[in-house]
Amino acid sequence: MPRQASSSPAPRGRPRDPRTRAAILTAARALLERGGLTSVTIEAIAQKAEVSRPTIYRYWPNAPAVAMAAFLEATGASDAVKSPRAPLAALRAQLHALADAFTAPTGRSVAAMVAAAQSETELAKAFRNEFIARNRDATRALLERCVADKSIAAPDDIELSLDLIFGPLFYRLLMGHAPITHGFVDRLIDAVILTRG
Amino acid sequence: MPRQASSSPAPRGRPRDPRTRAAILTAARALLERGGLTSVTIEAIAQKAEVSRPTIYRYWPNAPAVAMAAFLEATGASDAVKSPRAPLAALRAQLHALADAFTAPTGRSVAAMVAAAQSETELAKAFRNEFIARNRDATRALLERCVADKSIAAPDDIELSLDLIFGPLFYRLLMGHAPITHGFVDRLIDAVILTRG
DNA sequence: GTTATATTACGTTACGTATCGTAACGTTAA
DNA sequence: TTAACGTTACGATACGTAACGTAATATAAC
Repeated sequence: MPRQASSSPAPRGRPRDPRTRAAILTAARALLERGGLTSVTIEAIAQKAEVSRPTIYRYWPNAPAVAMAAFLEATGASDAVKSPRAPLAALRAQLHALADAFTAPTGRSVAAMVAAAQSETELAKAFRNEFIARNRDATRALLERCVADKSIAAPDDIELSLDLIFGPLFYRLLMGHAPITHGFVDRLIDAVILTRG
Repeated sequence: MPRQASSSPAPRGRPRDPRTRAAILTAARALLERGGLTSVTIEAIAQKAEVSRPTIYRYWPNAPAVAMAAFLEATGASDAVKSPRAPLAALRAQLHALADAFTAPTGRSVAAMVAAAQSETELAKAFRNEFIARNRDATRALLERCVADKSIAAPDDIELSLDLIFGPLFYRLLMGHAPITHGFVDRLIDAVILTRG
C-alpha cells in the first residue's frame, strides 16, 4: 500500500510540542485582555509563556499576528447556540450574547483586533474570514430560519440586514458614544424586520 | 482701560511660529494617507516637516496624537453642505459625500484614526467629540429638517437612526467585506425612514 | 526711546531604553 | 538524521528626554 499522499506530508524530525503553541496563545490572550494590543509584545509573550522569543517567531511573523491567532482561537470555541427555541427568540438570544460579549472585557479585545486589522492586510483577511464571517453566518442562518418559519417577512437583501444589525453594534463598541444594551439590540432587530432590509 | 482679563492671557516670550505647527500637521497628514498609522513616527514627521523632534514633543505628547490632530484639522475644514435643495435630497447628498470620502484615500485615514482611538482614551475622546460628533450633528440636523418638512415621519429615536446610518458605513469601511456605494447609502436611509428608528 | 532682563520657541546633539527581527550554536526528541 | 527548542548575541529603529545655545518677543529700568 502506497503512502498517504494527502494530509500527512511525512513529518520528520522532532515534532512541535503542542504545549508550546498553547502557552504562547494563552499568554497572548491574557496580555490582550489586560493592556490591549500595545501590551502584546513578543517579549512579554515570551516571558509569560516561558518560551524563547525565536520560538515565537517560528510560529508567527509578528506580535499582532499572535494576538489575532489567540483572539480567533478563543472566540472560535463558542459553539452555535443550541436553540430549542423559536428562531426569532433564538436570534434575539444570540445577539444578546454578542452584546454581552461586547460589553465585557472581551469587547475591548474585539475592538483591538479591529484596530489591528487596519494596518495589516493579512490580519484583516483572517479577522474578516473568521470572526466577522462566523457572526454573520450564525445570524444569517437564524434569519433564514425566521423567514422559513414565517415569523418575519423575507428581507430584500439579507446581507444588508446583517450590516444593519452588526454595523451599529460595532459602531458603538468602537466609538463608545452610547451603551450596548439588550434594548439596543432589540431595536436593531426590529429595524431589520420592519424594513425588509 | 484694564487688560482683557479673558481670552488673551498676556503672551510673553517668543511666539510660536504658526508655520511650525502647520508644517508638522501637513507632514503628519501626508504620512498618514500613504503608509497608514504605523508610518506616522515622530522621526518621519520631523524629517518631512524639517522640524526637530523635540519641537514636535513640545506640541504633542506622541505620534498618534499628532496624527489625530492632523486628521481632525484636515476633515474639519469641510463646511456644511449649502443646500438650496429639499432636505431629503440634501441628506442623501451629504451621506453620498461621506461615502465618497470613505471610498477615497481619506477612508483609510478614518479607519486608522478609529484604530488609534482604541488604545488611548484621549484620542478616543477627541475623535468622538469632533469627527464623530460633527457627522452626527450634520445628519441629525438634516433629519430634523426632513421631519419638519414632513418629507419623512418623525423617528422614535433619532440617535438610533444615526446609529443605523453611520454604523453600517463604518462597519463596511473597517471590515471591508462589501463596497460602500451610493446605493448602499440610499438603502440605509430608506431603512431609517421606514422604521421610524 | 533705549537698554537690560525675563520668558518662551526652536535647533542641535546626545543619551538610555524598549522592542524589534535575525543569526549562530548547542541540546533534545523523534 | 532531521527538526523543535533554548540561549545568547547582534544591529536596527524608534522612543522620550535632557542639556545647551540661539532667536524672538515681552516687560521693566533708565
